[in-house]
Amino acid sequence: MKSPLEKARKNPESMKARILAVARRIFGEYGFHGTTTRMIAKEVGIDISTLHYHWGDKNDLYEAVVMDVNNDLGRELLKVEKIVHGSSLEERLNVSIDKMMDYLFDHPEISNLVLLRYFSKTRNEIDVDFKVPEFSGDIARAMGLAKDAKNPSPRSMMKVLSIMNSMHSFVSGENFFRPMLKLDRKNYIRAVKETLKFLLIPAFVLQEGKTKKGGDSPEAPLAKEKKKARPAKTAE
Amino acid sequence: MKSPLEKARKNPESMKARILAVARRIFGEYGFHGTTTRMIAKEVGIDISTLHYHWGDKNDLYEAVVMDVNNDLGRELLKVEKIVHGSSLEERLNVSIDKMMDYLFDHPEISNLVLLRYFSKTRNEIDVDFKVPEFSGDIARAMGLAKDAKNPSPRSMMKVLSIMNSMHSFVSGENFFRPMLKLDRKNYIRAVKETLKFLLIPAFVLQEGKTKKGGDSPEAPLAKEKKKARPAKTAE
DNA sequence: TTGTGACTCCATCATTTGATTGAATACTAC
DNA sequence: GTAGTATTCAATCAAATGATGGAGTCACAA
Repeated sequence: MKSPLEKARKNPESMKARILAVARRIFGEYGFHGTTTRMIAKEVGIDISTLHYHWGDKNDLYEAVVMDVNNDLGRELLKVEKIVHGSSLEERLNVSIDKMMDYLFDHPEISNLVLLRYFSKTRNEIDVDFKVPEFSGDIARAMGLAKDAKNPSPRSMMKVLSIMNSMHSFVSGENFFRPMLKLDRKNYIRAVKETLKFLLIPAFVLQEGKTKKGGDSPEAPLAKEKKKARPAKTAE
Repeated sequence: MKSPLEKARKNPESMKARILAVARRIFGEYGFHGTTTRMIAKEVGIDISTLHYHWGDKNDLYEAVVMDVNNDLGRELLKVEKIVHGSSLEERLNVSIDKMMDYLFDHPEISNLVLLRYFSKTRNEIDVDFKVPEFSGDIARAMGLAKDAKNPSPRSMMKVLSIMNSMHSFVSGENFFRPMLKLDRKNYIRAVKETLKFLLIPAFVLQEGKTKKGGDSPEAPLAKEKKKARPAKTAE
Protein backbone atom coordinates (compact mmCIF):
# COMPACT_ATOMS: atom_id res chain seq x y z
CA MET A 1 0.00 0.00 0.00
CA LYS A 2 1.28 3.39 -0.93
CA SER A 3 1.88 6.13 1.55
CA PRO A 4 0.42 9.53 0.74
CA LEU A 5 3.94 10.81 0.27
CA GLU A 6 4.72 8.28 -2.39
CA LYS A 7 1.50 9.01 -4.17
CA ALA A 8 2.25 12.69 -4.08
CA ARG A 9 5.70 12.11 -5.47
CA LYS A 10 4.39 9.90 -8.23
CA ASN A 11 2.30 12.61 -9.82
CA PRO A 12 3.87 16.01 -9.29
CA GLU A 13 0.85 17.67 -10.89
CA SER A 14 -1.56 16.33 -8.33
CA MET A 15 -2.98 18.80 -5.88
CA LYS A 16 -1.45 16.83 -3.06
CA ALA A 17 2.01 17.07 -4.58
CA ARG A 18 1.62 20.75 -5.37
CA ILE A 19 0.67 21.50 -1.79
CA LEU A 20 3.60 19.50 -0.49
CA ALA A 21 6.04 21.32 -2.73
CA VAL A 22 4.85 24.73 -1.66
CA ALA A 23 4.74 23.68 1.98
CA ARG A 24 8.35 22.56 1.79
CA ARG A 25 9.44 25.92 0.56
CA ILE A 26 7.39 28.00 2.97
CA PHE A 27 8.07 25.93 6.07
CA GLY A 28 11.71 26.18 5.12
CA GLU A 29 11.62 29.94 4.85
CA TYR A 30 9.53 30.80 7.87
CA GLY A 31 9.80 27.81 10.15
CA PHE A 32 6.86 25.95 11.62
CA HIS A 33 5.32 28.74 13.65
CA GLY A 34 6.17 31.38 11.11
CA THR A 35 4.17 29.52 8.51
CA THR A 36 0.38 29.61 8.40
CA THR A 37 -1.76 27.16 6.52
CA ARG A 38 -3.29 30.17 4.81
CA MET A 39 0.10 31.22 3.45
CA ILE A 40 0.57 27.83 1.86
CA ALA A 41 -2.96 27.63 0.51
CA LYS A 42 -2.75 31.10 -0.94
CA GLU A 43 0.55 30.32 -2.65
CA VAL A 44 -0.89 27.17 -4.16
CA GLY A 45 -4.00 29.11 -5.07
CA ILE A 46 -6.50 27.04 -3.15
CA ASP A 47 -8.70 27.31 -0.09
CA ILE A 48 -7.29 26.18 3.24
CA SER A 49 -9.96 23.57 3.57
CA THR A 50 -8.63 21.91 0.43
CA LEU A 51 -5.24 21.81 2.06
CA HIS A 52 -6.68 20.18 5.16
CA TYR A 53 -8.63 17.79 3.01
CA HIS A 54 -5.44 16.46 1.47
CA TRP A 55 -3.00 16.59 4.34
CA GLY A 56 -4.91 16.68 7.60
CA ASP A 57 -3.78 19.25 10.12
CA LYS A 58 -0.75 21.49 10.11
CA ASN A 59 1.35 19.03 12.06
CA ASP A 60 0.65 16.24 9.62
CA LEU A 61 1.65 18.39 6.71
CA TYR A 62 4.83 19.46 8.42
CA GLU A 63 5.76 15.88 9.19
CA ALA A 64 5.16 14.94 5.59
CA VAL A 65 7.42 17.77 4.51
CA VAL A 66 10.18 16.69 6.85
CA MET A 67 10.02 13.11 5.70
CA ASP A 68 9.95 14.15 2.09
CA VAL A 69 13.09 16.19 2.63
CA ASN A 70 14.72 13.29 4.44
CA ASN A 71 14.03 10.98 1.56
CA ASP A 72 15.45 13.40 -0.96
CA LEU A 73 18.57 14.02 1.07
CA GLY A 74 19.14 10.32 1.61
CA ARG A 75 18.70 9.60 -2.08
CA GLU A 76 21.18 12.29 -2.99
CA LEU A 77 23.78 11.13 -0.49
CA LEU A 78 23.48 7.66 -1.90
CA LYS A 79 23.93 8.98 -5.41
CA VAL A 80 27.01 11.00 -4.53
CA GLU A 81 28.54 8.12 -2.67
CA LYS A 82 28.21 5.94 -5.73
CA ILE A 83 29.97 8.54 -7.84
CA VAL A 84 32.96 8.97 -5.55
CA HIS A 85 33.22 5.34 -4.64
CA GLY A 86 36.78 4.12 -4.97
CA SER A 87 38.51 7.47 -5.35
CA SER A 88 41.16 8.80 -3.03
CA LEU A 89 40.08 10.59 0.09
CA GLU A 90 40.96 13.98 -1.32
CA GLU A 91 39.10 13.28 -4.52
CA ARG A 92 36.10 11.98 -2.61
CA LEU A 93 35.93 15.17 -0.62
CA ASN A 94 36.40 17.35 -3.67
CA VAL A 95 33.69 15.71 -5.69
CA SER A 96 31.30 15.27 -2.78
CA ILE A 97 31.50 18.93 -1.94
CA ASP A 98 30.86 19.94 -5.54
CA LYS A 99 27.96 17.58 -6.00
CA MET A 100 26.33 18.16 -2.65
CA MET A 101 26.57 21.91 -2.88
CA ASP A 102 25.10 21.96 -6.38
CA TYR A 103 22.26 19.83 -5.14
CA LEU A 104 21.61 21.81 -1.99
CA PHE A 105 21.77 25.15 -3.76
CA ASP A 106 19.14 23.78 -6.12
CA HIS A 107 16.96 22.78 -3.17
CA PRO A 108 17.75 25.27 -0.44
CA GLU A 109 14.63 24.40 1.51
CA ILE A 110 16.32 21.13 2.40
CA SER A 111 19.09 22.91 4.25
CA ASN A 112 16.62 25.33 5.77
CA LEU A 113 14.46 22.59 7.15
CA VAL A 114 17.35 20.54 8.43
CA LEU A 115 18.88 23.48 10.27
CA LEU A 116 15.60 24.75 11.66
CA ARG A 117 15.02 21.29 13.01
CA TYR A 118 18.41 21.27 14.70
CA PHE A 119 18.29 24.69 16.18
CA SER A 120 14.74 25.62 16.93
CA LYS A 121 12.04 24.18 19.10
CA THR A 122 8.35 23.98 18.34
CA ARG A 123 5.76 24.69 20.98
CA ASN A 124 3.82 21.53 20.35
CA GLU A 125 6.29 18.70 20.29
CA ILE A 126 6.44 17.43 16.79
CA ASP A 127 8.50 14.34 16.60
CA VAL A 128 9.79 13.41 13.27
CA ASP A 129 12.75 11.19 12.81
CA PHE A 130 15.28 13.23 10.91
CA LYS A 131 17.58 10.33 10.28
CA VAL A 132 20.65 12.30 11.18
CA PRO A 133 22.23 9.44 13.06
CA GLU A 134 21.91 7.05 10.13
CA PHE A 135 23.15 9.54 7.62
CA SER A 136 26.06 10.51 9.77
CA GLY A 137 27.14 6.97 10.28
CA ASP A 138 26.97 6.21 6.59
CA ILE A 139 28.85 9.31 5.65
CA ALA A 140 31.46 8.61 8.27
CA ARG A 141 32.05 5.20 6.84
CA ALA A 142 32.10 6.45 3.29
CA MET A 143 34.71 9.01 4.26
CA GLY A 144 36.82 6.33 5.81
CA LEU A 145 36.30 7.69 9.29
CA ALA A 146 34.60 4.65 10.69
CA LYS A 147 34.79 0.99 9.88
CA ASP A 148 31.23 0.32 10.85
CA ALA A 149 28.53 2.75 9.86
CA LYS A 150 26.29 1.46 12.60
CA ASN A 151 28.81 2.22 15.31
CA PRO A 152 30.72 5.31 14.36
CA SER A 153 32.81 6.82 17.12
CA PRO A 154 31.61 10.13 18.53
CA ARG A 155 34.73 11.61 17.04
CA SER A 156 33.82 10.52 13.53
CA MET A 157 30.26 11.64 14.02
CA MET A 158 31.40 15.06 15.08
CA LYS A 159 33.46 15.43 11.95
CA VAL A 160 30.57 14.43 9.78
CA LEU A 161 28.26 16.80 11.59
CA SER A 162 30.62 19.69 11.08
CA ILE A 163 30.84 18.94 7.38
CA MET A 164 27.09 18.77 6.99
CA ASN A 165 26.55 21.83 9.15
CA SER A 166 29.00 23.89 7.17
CA MET A 167 27.34 22.94 3.94
CA HIS A 168 23.83 23.64 5.16
CA SER A 169 24.86 26.89 6.79
CA PHE A 170 26.12 28.42 3.58
CA VAL A 171 23.06 27.33 1.67
CA SER A 172 20.54 28.52 4.24
CA GLY A 173 22.48 31.65 4.96
CA GLU A 174 22.72 32.70 1.34
CA ASN A 175 20.14 35.44 1.70
CA PHE A 176 22.08 36.87 4.57
CA PHE A 177 25.66 36.28 3.50
CA ARG A 178 25.56 36.97 -0.19
CA PRO A 179 24.50 40.63 -0.02
CA MET A 180 27.15 41.10 2.62
CA LEU A 181 29.81 39.66 0.33
CA LYS A 182 28.43 41.45 -2.69
CA LEU A 183 28.65 38.36 -4.83
CA ASP A 184 26.22 37.18 -7.45
CA ARG A 185 24.78 33.74 -7.04
CA LYS A 186 27.22 31.97 -9.30
CA ASN A 187 30.24 33.44 -7.57
CA TYR A 188 28.76 32.86 -4.17
CA ILE A 189 28.38 29.17 -4.92
CA ARG A 190 31.91 29.04 -6.24
CA ALA A 191 33.22 30.80 -3.13
CA VAL A 192 31.35 28.40 -0.87
CA LYS A 193 32.81 25.37 -2.57
CA GLU A 194 36.26 26.84 -2.44
CA THR A 195 35.96 27.70 1.24
CA LEU A 196 34.65 24.28 2.17
CA LYS A 197 37.48 22.61 0.34
CA PHE A 198 39.98 24.96 1.90
CA LEU A 199 38.72 23.98 5.32
CA LEU A 200 37.95 20.32 5.01
CA ILE A 201 40.55 18.84 2.75
CA PRO A 202 43.69 19.74 4.72
CA ALA A 203 42.22 18.47 7.96
CA PHE A 204 41.14 15.10 6.64
CA VAL A 205 44.05 14.52 4.34
CA LEU A 206 46.58 15.45 7.00
CA GLN A 207 44.93 13.15 9.48
CA GLU A 208 44.99 10.31 7.02
CA GLY A 209 48.71 10.73 6.52
CA LYS A 210 49.27 10.93 10.24
CA THR A 211 47.28 8.03 11.59
CA LYS A 212 46.94 5.58 8.78
CA LYS A 213 48.70 3.05 6.64
CA GLY A 214 46.11 2.55 3.93
CA GLY A 215 42.93 2.05 5.80
CA ASP A 216 40.39 4.40 4.33
CA SER A 217 38.01 1.79 3.08
CA PRO A 218 35.26 3.40 1.08
CA GLU A 219 33.07 0.45 0.47
CA ALA A 220 29.37 -0.20 0.66
CA PRO A 221 26.69 2.26 -0.34
CA LEU A 222 26.30 5.43 1.60
CA ALA A 223 22.69 5.50 2.62
CA LYS A 224 20.76 2.32 2.95
CA GLU A 225 17.32 3.69 2.27
CA LYS A 226 15.82 1.69 5.06
CA LYS A 227 12.39 1.80 6.54
CA LYS A 228 10.06 3.83 4.44
CA ALA A 229 8.90 7.19 5.63
CA ARG A 230 6.01 6.88 7.99
CA PRO A 231 2.96 7.76 5.92
CA ALA A 232 1.35 11.03 6.73
CA LYS A 233 -2.22 10.75 7.82
CA THR A 234 -4.47 9.98 4.93
CA ALA A 235 -7.42 12.27 4.60
CA GLU A 236 -10.70 10.51 4.24
CA MET B 1 20.65 59.99 27.68
CA LYS B 2 20.53 56.31 28.40
CA SER B 3 18.94 53.82 26.09
CA PRO B 4 16.51 51.38 27.67
CA LEU B 5 18.97 48.60 26.97
CA GLU B 6 21.71 50.26 28.96
CA LYS B 7 19.39 50.95 31.82
CA ALA B 8 18.28 47.35 31.84
CA ARG B 9 21.86 46.17 31.83
CA LYS B 10 22.78 48.49 34.65
CA ASN B 11 20.45 46.90 37.12
CA PRO B 12 19.96 43.21 36.40
CA GLU B 13 17.32 43.01 39.11
CA SER B 14 15.06 45.53 37.48
CA MET B 15 11.89 44.22 35.93
CA LYS B 16 13.02 45.51 32.59
CA ALA B 17 16.26 43.56 32.77
CA ARG B 18 14.53 40.43 34.00
CA ILE B 19 12.12 40.54 31.08
CA LEU B 20 14.95 41.06 28.64
CA ALA B 21 16.91 38.12 30.02
CA VAL B 22 13.95 35.76 29.75
CA ALA B 23 13.04 37.10 26.32
CA ARG B 24 16.57 36.36 25.09
CA ARG B 25 16.31 32.78 26.14
CA ILE B 26 12.82 32.12 24.84
CA PHE B 27 13.21 33.92 21.54
CA GLY B 28 16.40 31.91 21.13
CA GLU B 29 14.65 28.63 21.76
CA TYR B 30 11.49 29.12 19.77
CA GLY B 31 12.28 31.86 17.30
CA PHE B 32 10.25 34.98 16.80
CA HIS B 33 6.97 33.44 15.72
CA GLY B 34 7.35 30.49 18.04
CA THR B 35 7.52 32.81 21.00
CA THR B 36 4.45 34.49 22.47
CA THR B 37 4.56 37.47 24.75
CA ARG B 38 2.55 35.38 27.17
CA MET B 39 5.28 32.74 27.32
CA ILE B 40 7.81 35.35 28.31
CA ALA B 41 5.54 37.03 30.83
CA LYS B 42 4.63 33.74 32.40
CA GLU B 43 8.26 32.74 32.73
CA VAL B 44 9.09 36.05 34.38
CA GLY B 45 6.01 35.71 36.52
CA ILE B 46 4.25 38.86 35.43
CA ASP B 47 1.24 39.91 33.40
CA ILE B 48 1.71 40.57 29.69
CA SER B 49 0.62 44.14 30.14
CA THR B 50 3.62 44.68 32.39
CA LEU B 51 5.82 43.36 29.64
CA HIS B 52 4.29 45.75 27.14
CA TYR B 53 4.59 48.57 29.61
CA HIS B 54 8.34 48.11 29.79
CA TRP B 55 9.23 47.14 26.25
CA GLY B 56 6.47 48.25 23.93
CA ASP B 57 5.32 45.71 21.39
CA LYS B 58 6.73 42.33 20.52
CA ASN B 59 8.89 43.69 17.73
CA ASP B 60 10.48 46.25 19.99
CA LEU B 61 11.34 43.61 22.54
CA TYR B 62 12.79 41.34 19.90
CA GLU B 63 14.93 44.13 18.53
CA ALA B 64 16.18 44.89 22.01
CA VAL B 65 17.08 41.24 22.45
CA VAL B 66 18.96 41.14 19.18
CA MET B 67 20.91 44.26 19.99
CA ASP B 68 21.66 43.03 23.46
CA VAL B 69 23.06 39.83 22.02
CA ASN B 70 25.08 41.78 19.50
CA ASN B 71 26.63 43.87 22.20
CA ASP B 72 27.55 40.86 24.26
CA LEU B 73 29.05 39.04 21.33
CA GLY B 74 31.04 42.08 20.28
CA ARG B 75 32.34 42.58 23.79
CA GLU B 76 33.41 38.96 24.01
CA LEU B 77 35.16 39.00 20.65
CA LEU B 78 37.05 42.07 21.75
CA LYS B 79 38.04 40.37 24.96
CA VAL B 80 39.27 37.25 23.24
CA GLU B 81 41.21 39.24 20.71
CA LYS B 82 43.05 41.03 23.48
CA ILE B 83 44.00 37.73 25.05
CA VAL B 84 45.41 36.15 21.91
CA HIS B 85 46.99 39.33 20.64
CA GLY B 86 50.55 38.69 19.55
CA SER B 87 50.52 34.91 19.62
CA SER B 88 51.22 32.72 16.64
CA LEU B 89 48.38 31.92 14.29
CA GLU B 90 48.03 28.39 15.59
CA GLU B 91 47.99 29.58 19.17
CA ARG B 92 45.48 32.30 18.34
CA LEU B 93 43.14 29.76 16.83
CA ASN B 94 43.60 27.36 19.71
CA VAL B 95 42.89 29.87 22.40
CA SER B 96 40.14 31.64 20.50
CA ILE B 97 38.27 28.40 19.98
CA ASP B 98 38.56 27.49 23.64
CA LYS B 99 37.47 30.88 24.89
CA MET B 100 34.70 31.43 22.41
CA MET B 101 33.23 28.00 22.89
CA ASP B 102 33.26 28.32 26.66
CA TYR B 103 31.52 31.64 26.32
CA LEU B 104 28.94 30.50 23.80
CA PHE B 105 28.14 27.32 25.70
CA ASP B 106 27.51 29.54 28.71
CA HIS B 107 25.16 31.71 26.66
CA PRO B 108 23.67 29.40 24.06
CA GLU B 109 20.85 31.79 23.30
CA ILE B 110 23.42 33.95 21.54
CA SER B 111 24.17 31.26 19.01
CA ASN B 112 20.51 30.42 18.70
CA LEU B 113 19.54 33.97 17.94
CA VAL B 114 22.38 34.54 15.52
CA LEU B 115 21.59 31.41 13.54
CA LEU B 116 17.84 31.96 13.53
CA ARG B 117 18.50 35.40 12.17
CA TYR B 118 20.66 33.99 9.40
CA PHE B 119 18.42 31.18 8.37
CA SER B 120 14.86 32.09 9.03
CA LYS B 121 12.56 34.81 7.85
CA THR B 122 9.95 36.63 9.86
CA ARG B 123 6.58 37.48 8.38
CA ASN B 124 6.73 41.10 9.35
CA GLU B 125 10.07 42.44 8.26
CA ILE B 126 12.03 43.14 11.36
CA ASP B 127 15.20 44.90 10.49
CA VAL B 128 17.86 44.80 13.06
CA ASP B 129 21.45 45.28 12.19
CA PHE B 130 23.22 42.15 13.29
CA LYS B 131 26.66 43.59 12.79
CA VAL B 132 27.89 40.50 11.06
CA PRO B 133 29.84 42.42 8.46
CA GLU B 134 31.72 44.42 11.07
CA PHE B 135 32.48 41.46 13.21
CA SER B 136 33.62 39.43 10.27
CA GLY B 137 35.97 42.10 9.08
CA ASP B 138 37.50 42.51 12.51
CA ILE B 139 37.91 38.81 12.99
CA ALA B 140 39.42 38.46 9.57
CA ARG B 141 41.99 41.06 10.36
CA ALA B 142 42.72 39.63 13.76
CA MET B 143 43.29 36.25 12.17
CA GLY B 144 45.71 37.78 9.74
CA LEU B 145 43.42 37.12 6.81
CA ALA B 146 42.94 40.71 5.81
CA LYS B 147 45.09 43.77 6.14
CA ASP B 148 42.17 46.10 6.47
CA ALA B 149 39.21 45.15 8.60
CA LYS B 150 36.99 47.54 6.71
CA ASN B 151 37.73 45.94 3.37
CA PRO B 152 38.17 42.24 3.87
CA SER B 153 38.18 40.20 0.70
CA PRO B 154 35.16 37.97 0.13
CA ARG B 155 37.54 35.06 0.52
CA SER B 156 38.54 36.14 4.03
CA MET B 157 34.96 36.84 4.94
CA MET B 158 33.92 33.39 3.84
CA LYS B 159 36.53 31.82 6.06
CA VAL B 160 35.44 33.86 9.02
CA LEU B 161 31.82 33.02 8.36
CA SER B 162 32.55 29.34 8.26
CA ILE B 163 34.41 29.54 11.55
CA MET B 164 31.59 31.41 13.23
CA ASN B 165 28.96 29.17 11.69
CA SER B 166 30.69 26.03 12.85
CA MET B 167 30.94 27.36 16.36
CA HIS B 168 27.34 28.50 16.54
CA SER B 169 26.06 25.30 14.96
CA PHE B 170 27.52 23.07 17.63
CA VAL B 171 26.24 25.29 20.41
CA SER B 172 22.73 25.65 19.03
CA GLY B 173 22.57 22.05 17.96
CA GLU B 174 23.57 20.69 21.33
CA ASN B 175 20.07 19.53 22.18
CA PHE B 176 19.95 17.62 18.95
CA PHE B 177 23.51 16.37 18.60
CA ARG B 178 24.41 15.49 22.14
CA PRO B 179 21.79 12.78 22.70
CA MET B 180 22.76 11.34 19.35
CA LEU B 181 26.41 11.16 20.39
CA LYS B 182 25.54 9.94 23.87
CA LEU B 183 27.92 12.37 25.50
CA ASP B 184 27.44 14.31 28.68
CA ARG B 185 27.72 18.06 28.48
CA LYS B 186 31.33 18.26 29.54
CA ASN B 187 32.48 15.71 27.01
CA TYR B 188 30.35 17.22 24.31
CA ILE B 189 32.02 20.57 24.81
CA ARG B 190 35.40 18.91 24.76
CA ALA B 191 34.54 17.05 21.57
CA VAL B 192 33.34 20.23 19.91
CA LYS B 193 36.54 22.06 20.69
CA GLU B 194 38.60 19.17 19.47
CA THR B 195 36.64 18.89 16.25
CA LEU B 196 36.84 22.59 15.53
CA LYS B 197 40.57 22.57 16.07
CA PHE B 198 40.94 19.47 13.95
CA LEU B 199 39.15 21.23 11.12
CA LEU B 200 40.35 24.79 11.35
CA ILE B 201 43.95 24.67 12.39
CA PRO B 202 45.38 22.59 9.53
CA ALA B 203 43.63 24.70 6.94
CA PHE B 204 44.80 28.06 8.24
CA VAL B 205 48.26 26.97 9.29
CA LEU B 206 48.92 25.23 6.01
CA GLN B 207 47.79 28.26 4.09
CA GLU B 208 50.03 30.50 6.10
CA GLY B 209 53.03 28.37 5.33
CA LYS B 210 52.10 28.27 1.68
CA THR B 211 51.38 31.88 0.88
CA LYS B 212 53.20 33.93 3.40
CA LYS B 213 56.56 35.04 4.67
CA GLY B 214 55.65 36.34 8.12
CA GLY B 215 52.67 38.51 7.46
CA ASP B 216 50.01 37.48 9.90
CA SER B 217 49.74 40.82 11.59
CA PRO B 218 47.45 40.58 14.58
CA GLU B 219 47.19 44.16 15.55
CA ALA B 220 44.42 46.47 16.60
CA PRO B 221 41.47 45.42 18.70
CA LEU B 222 39.00 42.95 17.31
CA ALA B 223 35.66 44.61 17.63
CA LYS B 224 35.37 48.33 17.76
CA GLU B 225 32.22 48.63 19.80
CA LYS B 226 30.92 51.36 17.62
CA LYS B 227 27.57 53.03 17.48
CA LYS B 228 25.46 52.12 20.43
CA ALA B 229 22.52 49.87 20.01
CA ARG B 230 19.53 51.77 18.81
CA PRO B 231 17.37 52.25 21.87
CA ALA B 232 14.22 50.24 21.93
CA LYS B 233 11.09 52.27 22.17
CA THR B 234 10.63 53.67 25.62
CA ALA B 235 7.27 53.04 27.11
CA GLU B 236 5.64 56.05 28.62
C1' DT C 1 -29.79 9.44 -16.60
C1' DT C 2 -28.60 8.63 -12.28
C1' DG C 3 -25.60 7.60 -8.61
C1' DT C 4 -21.22 7.72 -6.50
C1' DG C 5 -17.11 9.36 -5.06
C1' DA C 6 -13.44 12.72 -5.33
C1' DC C 7 -12.52 17.24 -4.98
C1' DT C 8 -13.10 22.23 -4.02
C1' DC C 9 -14.69 26.33 -1.84
C1' DC C 10 -17.69 29.44 1.18
C1' DA C 11 -19.10 30.37 5.60
C1' DT C 12 -18.21 29.83 10.11
C1' DC C 13 -16.16 28.51 14.81
C1' DA C 14 -13.12 28.33 18.72
C1' DT C 15 -8.72 29.40 20.28
C1' DT C 16 -4.61 31.85 20.45
C1' DT C 17 -2.27 35.93 20.43
C1' DG C 18 -0.82 40.86 20.34
C1' DA C 19 -2.19 44.76 22.51
C1' DT C 20 -4.80 48.37 25.46
C1' DT C 21 -7.51 50.39 29.25
C1' DG C 22 -8.33 51.61 33.71
C1' DA C 23 -8.25 50.60 38.39
C1' DA C 24 -5.29 49.38 42.13
C1' DT C 25 -0.90 49.47 44.55
C1' DA C 26 3.85 50.80 45.63
C1' DC C 27 7.17 54.21 45.79
C1' DT C 28 9.26 59.06 46.20
C1' DA C 29 9.79 63.80 47.07
C1' DC C 30 8.23 67.17 49.77
C1' DG D 1 1.04 62.45 55.56
C1' DT D 2 0.19 63.83 50.80
C1' DA D 3 0.62 64.73 46.01
C1' DG D 4 2.30 62.80 42.25
C1' DT D 5 4.63 59.37 39.67
C1' DA D 6 5.87 54.68 38.51
C1' DT D 7 4.56 50.10 38.38
C1' DT D 8 1.52 46.18 38.18
C1' DC D 9 -2.46 43.43 37.06
C1' DA D 10 -7.40 41.99 35.77
C1' DA D 11 -10.42 42.51 32.18
C1' DT D 12 -11.12 43.04 27.69
C1' DC D 13 -10.66 43.78 22.52
C1' DA D 14 -9.58 42.81 17.75
C1' DA D 15 -7.12 40.23 14.56
C1' DA D 16 -4.93 36.11 13.15
C1' DT D 17 -5.03 31.36 12.91
C1' DG D 18 -6.17 26.33 12.91
C1' DA D 19 -9.85 23.73 11.79
C1' DT D 20 -14.60 21.96 10.17
C1' DG D 21 -19.34 21.36 7.93
C1' DG D 22 -21.80 21.31 4.16
C1' DA D 23 -23.09 22.67 -0.37
C1' DG D 24 -21.60 22.80 -5.10
C1' DT D 25 -19.01 20.84 -9.04
C1' DC D 26 -17.04 17.44 -11.87
C1' DA D 27 -15.82 12.88 -13.92
C1' DC D 28 -17.32 8.66 -14.79
C1' DA D 29 -19.43 4.02 -14.29
C1' DA D 30 -23.71 1.54 -14.29
